[in-house]
Amino acid sequence: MPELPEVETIRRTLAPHILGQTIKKVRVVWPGAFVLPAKMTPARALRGRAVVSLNRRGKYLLLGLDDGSTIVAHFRMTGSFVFYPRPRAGSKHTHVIISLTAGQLHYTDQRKFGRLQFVPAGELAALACLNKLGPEPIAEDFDLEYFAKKLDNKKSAIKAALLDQTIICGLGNIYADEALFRAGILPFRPAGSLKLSELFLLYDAVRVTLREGIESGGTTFRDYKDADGHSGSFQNRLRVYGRGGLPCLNCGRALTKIKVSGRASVYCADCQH
DNA sequence: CACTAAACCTGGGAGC
DNA sequence: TGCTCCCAGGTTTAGT
Repeated sequence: MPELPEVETIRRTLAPHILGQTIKKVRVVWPGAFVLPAKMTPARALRGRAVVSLNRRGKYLLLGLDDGSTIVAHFRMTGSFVFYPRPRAGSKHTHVIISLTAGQLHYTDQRKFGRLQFVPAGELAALACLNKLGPEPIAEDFDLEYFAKKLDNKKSAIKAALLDQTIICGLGNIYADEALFRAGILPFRPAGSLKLSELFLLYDAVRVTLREGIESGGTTFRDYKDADGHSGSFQNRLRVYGRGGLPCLNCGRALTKIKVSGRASVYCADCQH
């Protein structure tokens, strides 16, 4: 499930393949995957455009084109970009094929939750889904003071706050559980109940966990692959996610699995307080 | 305003 | 073997 480290890995592996290339042809196999303004067609929007930038914001991937327009991609659960040096037929779940000067970019998504949205020049700044996002957790603009202020007096669970993209962006269920374990904090604690010392542990844990995720090339739990089709390795370093009932790697006690604000959450009842 | 639930999808696994 | 049911999860939208 692409969270910040997975999207960042896709960005890094995709960039050398597509930057500077020109879009020659667009084939939309499943129209639901490609969102664009009425009266536009994918071909009219993209054909002849060069890819000039590739950026990430939270879990969004932004492909900048040479006329100022942008393709805003969100992979949700199973979406992915894969680059092929030579043209080839799509698989069962390939929804969009973008042919470049050299090679092809395939957008695939088994669950069909993800979207590629074409945003015309000048309209990116008004895009609600991007404007609502909180700061990047691994960047300088995410500091402890901001974090404390956002959680102050909050009665909802700290896990829910970590998943709230308007507070900080990029965390999903996997890295939220891992960060809480690293910080030694129970997922269902009211966010406003954390002491400053605990907030610092969590702030640090979020940043370290995400950085380790990126270093590992992301987490391949089911089907995530980078743009070259390679798996990540952070699944080998997971300490709680997907390990409900298994022994805690720190103390040996069986890990507990519960629902916190509707999301599966795994924690150690001895190591997290 | 704050929080919850449903909706969007498909495939894998469990249980019968 | 085959059927049914549940679960996984990010975000938006609708409802309490």
